[in-house]
Amino acid sequence: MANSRRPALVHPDAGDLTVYEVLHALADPTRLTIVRTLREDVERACGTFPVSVAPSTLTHHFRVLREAGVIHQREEGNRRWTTLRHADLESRFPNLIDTVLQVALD
Amino acid sequence: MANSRRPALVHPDAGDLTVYEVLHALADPTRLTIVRTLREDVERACGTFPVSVAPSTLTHHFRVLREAGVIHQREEGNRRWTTLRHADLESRFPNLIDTVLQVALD
DNA sequence: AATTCCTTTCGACGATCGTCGTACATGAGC
DNA sequence: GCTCATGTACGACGATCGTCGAAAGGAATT
Repeated sequence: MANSRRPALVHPDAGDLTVYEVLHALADPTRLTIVRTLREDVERACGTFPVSVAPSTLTHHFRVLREAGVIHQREEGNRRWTTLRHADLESRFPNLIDTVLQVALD
Repeated sequence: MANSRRPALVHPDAGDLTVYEVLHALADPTRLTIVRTLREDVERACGTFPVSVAPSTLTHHFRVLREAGVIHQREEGNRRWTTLRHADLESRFPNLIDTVLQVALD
C-alpha cells in the first residue's frame, strides 16, 4: 500500500507555523489558485485543480503549501486528497487566509 | 541637490500593484519589521528602523517594498524619509496590511 | 576645504525559487 | 498477467533571493 510503504506526509503542528512561510506560500499565482479552489470545494484530488503547470511542478507547489501548514494531504489508493487547514490557520493567523483570498480576486 | 541629480524614485501606481508582489514583500522578517514600525510612526528616516542588517541590505529591502508599492520614499537633504502607502494599499487590498500586521506579532 | 554623516550603487556569494523532463511506484481495471 | 491513470522523486536549468563589503556621492557641519 502506498500508505504504509511511502514516507508519511509531514504536516507541521499548528503552533509551529510561521507567518513568513505562510505568506511566502501564498505569494505565488499557482499556489493561491490551489488555496482558492480548496476554499470552495472542501477536498480535491491533485489532478483536479484548475492550474496549468507540469505534474511535477504541481507536486512541488503542494509540498510548499503542506510544509508551510496551509494544506493537509491524505493518501487513498493512488490518489492524494488535499484539504485546506482552515481551522489551524484561523487559530494561528485569524482572518489571514480569507483576507488574502478576498483581495486576490484575479 | 540629491533630489535633482539622483534618479527619481520609482513608485508604481496604486492600480498596478499585484497581491503577489505585496505578499512577497511582506514575507520577510526585516521587511515586516519596517512595515510594522511605519504603522506606528508615520514617517521615519532609513537609519532609524529597529533592524539589524547591513546598510546596503536595508537599502535593498526598501527597494523591494517600494517597487511592490508598500512604501513611499522622498528625499530631503541626505536623508530619505519613508512612509507606508496605507491609503493606496487599503483601496487596492482592503484589510490586508492590518491583518498581516496583527497576525505577525512576533 | 576638510570632515563627518546618511544612504546608495556595484559586484559578489551561496541559497533558494519555479519550472520541467524523465523515470519510477502504486492502484485500478481489463 | 498487462495496461492505464495518478502522482511522486530526482536531477537539472536559469532566475531570483537575502546578505555583505567596498567604494562613492551628496549634504551638513566645522
